[in-house]
Amino acid sequence: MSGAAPAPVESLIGARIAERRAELGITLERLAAATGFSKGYLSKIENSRKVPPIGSLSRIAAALRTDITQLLHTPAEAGEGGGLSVVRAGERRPVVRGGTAFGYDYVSLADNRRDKKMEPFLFTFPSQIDKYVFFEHDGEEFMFVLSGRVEWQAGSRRLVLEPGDSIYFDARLPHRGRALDGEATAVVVTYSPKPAE
Amino acid sequence: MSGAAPAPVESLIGARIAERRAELGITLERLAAATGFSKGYLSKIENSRKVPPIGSLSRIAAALRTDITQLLHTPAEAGEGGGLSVVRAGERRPVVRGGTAFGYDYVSLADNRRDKKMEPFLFTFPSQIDKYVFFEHDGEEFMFVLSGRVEWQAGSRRLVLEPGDSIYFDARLPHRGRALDGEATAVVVTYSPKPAE
DNA sequence: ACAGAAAGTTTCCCATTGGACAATATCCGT
DNA sequence: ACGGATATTGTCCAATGGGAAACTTTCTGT
Repeated sequence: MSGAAPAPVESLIGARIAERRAELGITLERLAAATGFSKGYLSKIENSRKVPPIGSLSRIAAALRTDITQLLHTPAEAGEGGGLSVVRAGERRPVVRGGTAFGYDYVSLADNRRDKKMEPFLFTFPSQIDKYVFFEHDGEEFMFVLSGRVEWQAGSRRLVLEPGDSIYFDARLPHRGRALDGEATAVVVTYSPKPAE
Repeated sequence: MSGAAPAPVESLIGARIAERRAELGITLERLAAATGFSKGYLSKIENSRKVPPIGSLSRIAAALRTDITQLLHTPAEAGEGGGLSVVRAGERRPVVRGGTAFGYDYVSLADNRRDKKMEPFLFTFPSQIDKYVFFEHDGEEFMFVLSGRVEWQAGSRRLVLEPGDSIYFDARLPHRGRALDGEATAVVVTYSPKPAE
């Protein structure tokens, strides 16, 4: 054995850094100044010619105002979308994938558009969840409660949200929610660095 | 130079690995066999005497059946309120910058968190806009109408949105909106590749 | 089109570090 | 105490992190 499978993580780091730097719109030179590394070295890293050790990667992440884990995960995404997508209150399409399987009902609010950065849903929390599972995925999530009271748990924090309350959190925190009385609905928008694939 | 600001991440990796290995109840030798590293080296890593490069850490993570990010993540994963921000309906902070200047009122729904990918707002559309200006910025935007009827214009398209309607569009399209009768409110979430700086 | 500047890439090089190996130390049970 | 198992440490060589600067490419402006 020991075929020396090249670590898959390493090859993606560079791309992620480059992508993030592009997002911030800063040059290699500025990043070099911010991190203390030479621009030549940073260039090599972005092209996967060199792999920085943890500490250095951490410094780079800090300069890019990101978390180190963000740079280790997912590859790049590209593309762009033009246009505009409307979902009328009456024309919502229920999302099938696992939807009710977990005890949740949710419908996409922009399913007729692909390659978008955010994923908006309308969530309906049931009063009871038999399969008491947590969600846990990459990216970030925003939720705005429309109706009902939601008992929400993210990480170790548990709180009750009422209509009009909103919450923003790192989606890697295991999270779940249930309606406290009857039913509850919320607008949920997720951002995921990972494209749909 | 090189005052060697010790990266905070590095010192925790070893502890996390040791902790995880203890969880699995396996010996250094077994881990050595699984990863291909010498047990001596692994010992040094656990005692923060050495810091493995990304690829090696990845192999270790695989052998421990964990994700590499778990090993980097601080051991205090449970407990802290980090990564989560709640804004109660009664505690919204109005956003000052330009808010009413454009004839719009809006409040941030996650202002106590920085470096986030999405920017959620609660928008209030007035019945009349004297300065009939367009918004036009980078990124993408999602809007969910809560109350009232909104005449919305994006690019060349003009449409009327009612409560429960939602729209997703490229924010580079010049866009604007106004309430048709009385007032209208909407949840707006924007994604912008470039943070404010 | 051309010159100059700015952003990015590559070459060369050395100081640092990864990581194996063997020796030593610690912790059991009998 | 002894023997066996697991963990730590010193030594050392090969590998690599990472700088300096030359080089190339892309963006200006005129």
